[in-house]
Amino acid sequence: MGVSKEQAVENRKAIIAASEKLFREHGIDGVGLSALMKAAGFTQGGFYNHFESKEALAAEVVASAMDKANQDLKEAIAAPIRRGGNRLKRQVDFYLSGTHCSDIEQGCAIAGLTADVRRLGHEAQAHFADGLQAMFETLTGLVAQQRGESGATDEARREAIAFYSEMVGALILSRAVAGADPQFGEEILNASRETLLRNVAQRAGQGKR
Amino acid sequence: MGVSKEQAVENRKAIIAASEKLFREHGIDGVGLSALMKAAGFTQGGFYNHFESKEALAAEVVASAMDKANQDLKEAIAAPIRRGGNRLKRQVDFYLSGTHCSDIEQGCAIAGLTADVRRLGHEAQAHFADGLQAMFETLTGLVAQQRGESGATDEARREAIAFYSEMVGALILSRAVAGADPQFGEEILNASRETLLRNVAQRAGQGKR
DNA sequence: TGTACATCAGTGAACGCGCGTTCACTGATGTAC
DNA sequence: TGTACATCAGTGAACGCGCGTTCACTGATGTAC
Repeated sequence: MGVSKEQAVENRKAIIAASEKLFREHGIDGVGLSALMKAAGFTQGGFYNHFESKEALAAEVVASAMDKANQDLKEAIAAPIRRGGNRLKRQVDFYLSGTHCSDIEQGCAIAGLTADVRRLGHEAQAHFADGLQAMFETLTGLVAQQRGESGATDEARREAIAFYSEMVGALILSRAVAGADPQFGEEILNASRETLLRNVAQRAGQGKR
Repeated sequence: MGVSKEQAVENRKAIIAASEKLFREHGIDGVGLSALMKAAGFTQGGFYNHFESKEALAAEVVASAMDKANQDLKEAIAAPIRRGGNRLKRQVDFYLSGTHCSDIEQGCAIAGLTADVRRLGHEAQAHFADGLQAMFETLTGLVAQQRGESGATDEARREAIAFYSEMVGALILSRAVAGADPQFGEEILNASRETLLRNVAQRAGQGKR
């Protein structure tokens, strides 16, 4: 079979990427190594050439997912906005959209993994915590800016954390309910979106002028 | 061994109660029937005298947990408050306390089960959705009262849903992070609590006088 | 540059284990007469 | 009320199955000379 070193590195990434999707969809206990390797295009025996154990893979998946989430957030923020537009508003609109809600495989890593992380090893939990910290720092900057503050204040951080908690909570509840009652799922998204957007508008109003 | 009909009903309840705790702690895929039965004080063979399958048990566990959560909420609301106190405030203080956060087995059923529900059968999902609807109805009443409205308005319901989403989100994020970074876990609880309490105070202010 | 050999990613079969489920059996409970 | 029998909750061993993990093997890649 013989594979170049660069190819092997690519293959390793492919296993992590495939695992992330399947872990989010079925939970970490819900997929076997054989399914993970098959999804990445390999047979199961090769798994241990790349990872020490399933738990070690899970830790790497969490780290990779959090990195990607942070990168996505930064890119989203960097993207230009329409005159009079608002970056926090755009974030809410995207995050609490029906599209994002139904796209568990690709959507927000935090919402897709939070519940499982608690049952993983210490390494995975640490990666998750670090990633979430980075997320909050970025959001705090955004909130501070919206409030018209020059630097990140304690209050801006509090608001950023509360803001994100509500988005995650609404998304998770909506997803839990969407299977049995799709309309209810949408209602949850809409209720949180409206409340959050109102807060955003208040903040922009009080800060900017 | 021969057991009276009443005893058999009690035993069935014991299995559901033990399962709820273990499901919350380890996830539904994380505990086997043998462990569930043992925790309830039986051997595994008897399981199928009570339930058709593990999935059927899970559906009953969800239903039972949601019923209990609704009952608890109603009792909490019915309890007398100090002069000048506030029922929503008390709810926030309890829900986002460190005690509640670390008590996964006994604490809020919604936060403990939401993520797993998505991967369960239709029956379990339906029970969850129904239970959450009941929860929202009770909370909507509370919010409407706080706003000084006579009946439940659309706006009160929206606020109730957003309110609950934020509490659940904060609790889940806090728990995910508490293992690796307990201080961070507390910060998340505190940030959401302060934000929510400010909202509650605003509402009471605008409504009551 | 060409040849000989070590490396190691990938294969596919096999391992023991615990899972969800089934089953023959037990014996007190509950019912029929 | 007493006796004979059916019921069925509970036991504990067994079932096939898929899990995470191990292993002997392959053969192109990468290295030493």
